[in-house]
Order: sequence, then structure tokens, then C-alpha cells
Amino acid sequence: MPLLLLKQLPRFECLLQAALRYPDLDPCATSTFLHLLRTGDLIFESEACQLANSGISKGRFSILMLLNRHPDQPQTPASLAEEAGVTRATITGLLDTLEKDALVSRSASPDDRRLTLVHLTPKGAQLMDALLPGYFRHVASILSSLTSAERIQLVELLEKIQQGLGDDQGASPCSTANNSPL
Amino acid sequence: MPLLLLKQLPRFECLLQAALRYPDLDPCATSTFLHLLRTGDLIFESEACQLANSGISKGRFSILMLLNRHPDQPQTPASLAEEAGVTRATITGLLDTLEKDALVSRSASPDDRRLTLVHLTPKGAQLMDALLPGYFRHVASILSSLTSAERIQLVELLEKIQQGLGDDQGASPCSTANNSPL
DNA sequence: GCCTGATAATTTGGCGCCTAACAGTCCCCG
DNA sequence: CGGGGACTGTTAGGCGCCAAATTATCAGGC
Repeated sequence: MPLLLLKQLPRFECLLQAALRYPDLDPCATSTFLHLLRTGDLIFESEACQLANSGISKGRFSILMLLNRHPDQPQTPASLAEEAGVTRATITGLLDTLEKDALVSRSASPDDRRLTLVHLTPKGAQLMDALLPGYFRHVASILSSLTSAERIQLVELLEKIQQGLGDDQGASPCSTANNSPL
Repeated sequence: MPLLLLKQLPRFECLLQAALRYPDLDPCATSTFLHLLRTGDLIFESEACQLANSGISKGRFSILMLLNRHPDQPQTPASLAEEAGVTRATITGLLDTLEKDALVSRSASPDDRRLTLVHLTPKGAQLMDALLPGYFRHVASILSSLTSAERIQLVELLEKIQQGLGDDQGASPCSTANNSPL
């Protein structure tokens, strides 16, 4: 169940040919970029696939993971949204389905009547305990083809890219519609 | 506009602590995995952000890219779906909106009346010509912090992971519900 | 010439995610 | 006090993605 991406990457010679049409195309950078995109997609898909067996999506899993860190300590939807990197509206939807399946429960905060407290139910905790060992084994198996040194190398390279991403976003923020040919 | 991921990765000591609860958790592998997930997410977001300025989504962009390879050569929805790695139903939806914006056009095939032929309109080709230079510069800027050697290294590591992913999927295919605690 | 099966595109219904707008609650400051 | 932010969670509407069912067309065996 892929989200969207080229099924097979274009060969390098195709990129070279395309570079003739578009002088701004850097074949080396584009090739690397496509590999990153493709691998990221495969990882996402693989993770979603691993979880789908138990009928929970990535989004639901994220919520359960956050709650499972401290199972007895309720959290507000806002903090879940912040930590998951998702809007509060999305959390509302996820909690609705999770609550329907009795994996989490909502209660009102006694201190602040604006707040809702989200708890992991026994059934939810049970599900996580049943799910996580397989999940972690899956994660380990994905990286089993890399040595320790290679993993460190990979993380270093990824961090460099993340650094560049941050810089770039600062240079041309998302909201500025610098060109809108449509 | 993130899709879903931990906003800040857990520190390594947290992973070590979690490993006490879950013996299957390999802290080193999990940390690397989270870095991959996070970077992939940031890249996706960055790409979507770059394109959103022109009012087109990743999905629409993929279709336009596929058509733009040979602008005068129509393609069927099925082949677009195959190459984009997406279901035909999704293609139908994307083509609907693209056609509404007059970026592509549909026509019936004279040879096989089951087939629909999708063309890039002049307006669509014009949009791509206006969009792609900036897009390719964006791609190049993302990887500007990596040297050529580092890019090659990165691609090699990613390919190793992809290899492992394929193997793993063969070992435990998606459809087998080996454990369904729900 | 038909029936059967394969294939093409679409429709339907659902989930996850977003933005924007909403109503309720808190708190500070005049 | 009492009003104006700033915050909460939710709703409404939209898009992208999927699976499953539907309709139209082709092609092969009898």
C-alpha cells in the first residue's frame, strides 16, 4: 500500500538526457534525491504494512507509542499533537477511532476545564505489549544489512541533509508564493 | 504541512531505557531507523512545500512528470498508475482535478475502446517548464551540503537497506496476519 | 456466433491529513 | 470586576490515498 512514488527510478542516462532540457537539473543530486525519496517511501510502506496486520495505522500507532511511554500518565490532545508533529484536528480524529476501539479513553481535567486527558486503556496497553516486540524485530531486520559503522555513517549523512533542509526552508519559506504560474 | 512523525527524536538514553522493557528493541537500529523515518518525512514535506506554491500536490506533480517525459506521447491511466506506484482509482481522481485545471486532457483510444489516452495540454507543458527549473534547483540545494563522495556513499547505504527491505517483505508478506491481537 | 474470463476505467465508501472557523475556558490588566 | 487575548478541543470541508464493486470492452474456446 504505497502512498505515491516512482516504482522504478529512472536510469542515470535518462537524467543526463533530461539535464539537456533543463540546465538546472543536477543529475548527481537528483539521482541521490530520488533514492532518498524512494527509500523513505519504502520504509513508510514497510512500517505501515507491518502495523496493518493488527488493524492500526501509522497515525494510531504514533498516539499509542506516545501514551505507552508512561502508561499511567495521561496526556492532553495538544501535547500529543505537538509531539507527533500533527494538527490538533488530526488528533481528534485519531482519538475518536482509538476510543471507539477502546484502546484509549478521554476524561476531563479537574484543574483546567479546557483540557481533555487521554489515557491508555488496559486493552490498549495489552495491544502494545503484543505488538511492540514484533515491531522492534522488524525495525532491526530492516537495518540488519548494515554494520554498526555503516549505520553511524548513514545517520551522519542524514543529519547533514536535515541541516541543509532547515537552512533551505529559512531561505525560502513555504508560505511565500514566489512563483505561481497557474 | 507534515504528514506524521515524531517532531524530535528520542534521545539515545531513552531508547536504552525502553530496551529494558522490550528485549527485542535494538537501540542502535531503532535510532537509525527513526533518523531515516524523520529525514524521509522532512524530504517529503519539503518537496510538497516547494510544489504547493504552484497549487499542485505531489500526486499531481508525479502525473505531470510522467507525461512530461514525452509530451507528445499520450499514456493510459493504467500505465500511469503502474509507473507512479499507485492504484488506478487514485489516478482517476488525480486526472479529474488535473483535467479540471486544463493541465491534461483525456481522449478515447481509436484502437481499443476500453482505453483512455491522457495528454499533457499546452497549459500543462507550460506549467512544467515554469516549475521544473525551480524544482531542480531545490533538489540540488537539499543535497548541497553533501560532497560527491558522500552522495555516492549515501546511495550505497540506501540501496543496501532497500535490498534488505525486499528480502524482509518476502519473508513475511503483508497479507499474512501472523498476529492480530485486536 | 456466443459464453467466459481478463482487462480498462470509474464509482463508492472509508481513513488520514490538512486549514479555517468555531465555542468554551482561563488569565491578566485596566 | 469585566473585557480582551490566548489557549483548549471540536467541527466542517477538502484532498489524496486505498479496497471493493461496477460497467464496458476485448479476446479465445466451443
